[in-house]
Amino acid sequence: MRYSKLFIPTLRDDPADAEVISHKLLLRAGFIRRVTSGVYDYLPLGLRVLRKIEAIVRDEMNRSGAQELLLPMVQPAELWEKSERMEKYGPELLRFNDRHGHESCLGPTHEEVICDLISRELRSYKQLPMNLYQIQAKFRDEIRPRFGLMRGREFIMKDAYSFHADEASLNAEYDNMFATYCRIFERFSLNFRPVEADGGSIGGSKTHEFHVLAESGEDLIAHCSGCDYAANVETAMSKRQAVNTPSAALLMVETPHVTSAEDVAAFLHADLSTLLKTLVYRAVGGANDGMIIAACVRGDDQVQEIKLTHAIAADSIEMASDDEIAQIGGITGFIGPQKLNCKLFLDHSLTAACGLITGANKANAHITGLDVDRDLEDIHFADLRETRAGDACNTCGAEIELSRGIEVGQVFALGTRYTEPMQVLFQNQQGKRALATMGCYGIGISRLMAAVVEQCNDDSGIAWPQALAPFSVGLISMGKSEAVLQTSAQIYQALLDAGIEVLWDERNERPGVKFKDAELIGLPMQLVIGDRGLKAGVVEMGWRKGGRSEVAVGDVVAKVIDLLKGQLADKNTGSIN
RNA sequence: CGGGGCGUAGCGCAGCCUGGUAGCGCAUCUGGUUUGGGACCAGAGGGUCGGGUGUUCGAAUCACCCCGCCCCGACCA
Repeated sequence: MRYSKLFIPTLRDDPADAEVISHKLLLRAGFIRRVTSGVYDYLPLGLRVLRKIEAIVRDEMNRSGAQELLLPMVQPAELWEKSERMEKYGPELLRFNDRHGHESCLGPTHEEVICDLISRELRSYKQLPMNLYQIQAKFRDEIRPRFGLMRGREFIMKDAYSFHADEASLNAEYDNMFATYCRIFERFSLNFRPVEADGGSIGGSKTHEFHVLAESGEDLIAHCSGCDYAANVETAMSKRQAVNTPSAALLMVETPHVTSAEDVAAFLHADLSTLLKTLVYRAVGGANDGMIIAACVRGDDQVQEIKLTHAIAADSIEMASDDEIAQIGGITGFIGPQKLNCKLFLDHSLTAACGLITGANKANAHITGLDVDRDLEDIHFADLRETRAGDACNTCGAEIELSRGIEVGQVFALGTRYTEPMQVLFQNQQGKRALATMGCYGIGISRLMAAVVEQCNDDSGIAWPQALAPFSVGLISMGKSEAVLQTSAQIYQALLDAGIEVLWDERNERPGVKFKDAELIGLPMQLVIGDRGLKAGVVEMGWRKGGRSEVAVGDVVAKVIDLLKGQLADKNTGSIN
């Protein structure tokens, strides 16, 4: 491609409304443009990268035995009624009526559609297992789209759905997909980590998320420094080192206007971890909708709300209002677990704890000497605390570390969560009707593009890994002498003939402009053809990640072919730099 | 939805407080010079100042309403 013919609207300044590096660079380098909140145009360069990501994903999915198909974006409401997600999915599901008044929605995910398809076509166990996938635009009316491609409302996703005759088959495919995902992210040269995760609203029992490690990540993941345990903090488990205080008599102490755990500890000259913190929540959805409950953790711990949500079997939870707290006999700022008129949940770390400081359920007062076994009744223990850096690993005891991650993929063993309501049945070997089990596996294609940029950039711009670069080579003609133009044209044509994607910058621009643009858009290899080099019979070869050398004009094409083929071969065998 | 911020040329911004000719840098177009790290000279084009209503002789500027965008929280690929 000739640069002068390519639509690359680069920007010299960072756009004011971009915050994270990938958003800024993708806009500046002319890969994307915003249409409206969370919705983007993919310009030619952006599309080229997107297609490369898709190609790798497709290649590995096909290799894993999955088959590609394409499902509709517009889905009838009936299917969502049938799976009982019409209500449950909430306002994130964009609904609309067609001219006949028929209610439809834009697909945020495709369990319903695929189950509907399979339920009509599946007859025999002999057709199973089966893994079908598609790469397609999804629409989720996100509460808060942000960070450019990182969290859009419309985004490109690879979603796969597998169907099985039994649990063992599902587990085998789960492992197969897990391995496939590892291969995919390795081919992207990404620093990533698979982690144990929460099922979220999709439901299901077993699930892992794949996170690209990056400061701008929206998720916190806990991982062990000693073994390969890694989990999203939403579910991560660990041991904590608590200060053990001796048992003591209950005593009420005055704490005027001292409310936060930190302030109480300071006021009473106590260690934060000797406090028992009580938070009051209201269950939303589920069998216990509206129920008020109290959750206790140590003063230096935080309640992990996802864990609490599971502990009380709710769809979600919200902090209780001051009025709701008063109704159960508490006072905001001075809540304690004693004599609260609601269900009481304590974190495991409080098992048999004594000598604790806690709220007195009385204004301006706290209690010291609380003994969990002695002073509290009818308590439920659960894992409620959020794992912190420095905790001990449950498996090996080594130190837990926390990192930020961008979730680029997730694998679920769904079981019969969808196949049951959608009636995905088949005839088993015994001739009986049986329910299929199901797994689903997603990869955020467009989000991956942002995640890669988050990891591959420097002050000059993007530095694409070879496998994803929109062009492998940037051919820069320096000056406009006949010799430069002719040599450039020859090399350009020879590279094209060799099947190498090359962007020839033949614009009548000064060298600085060409270099800056080449670095901004992040092409991995640069070939500079100028009068200075031609006099010595050489072309300059530079790498985006650093390093320059000179190659004889006559050898350039062969050399480039050799280097690029070598790099691509490396990627395919999984040996990643 | 709650909290914070913003909206003036394609991009980045000033002007607003204290009402009176709409400005700067970059980009763009024309001509010329220049060509190994975002050139220079001369000239030119480009604006319903997010929208509406009001106050006023007069509104980018003041008031009210609406819309949009960004950031922090709940959602998730």
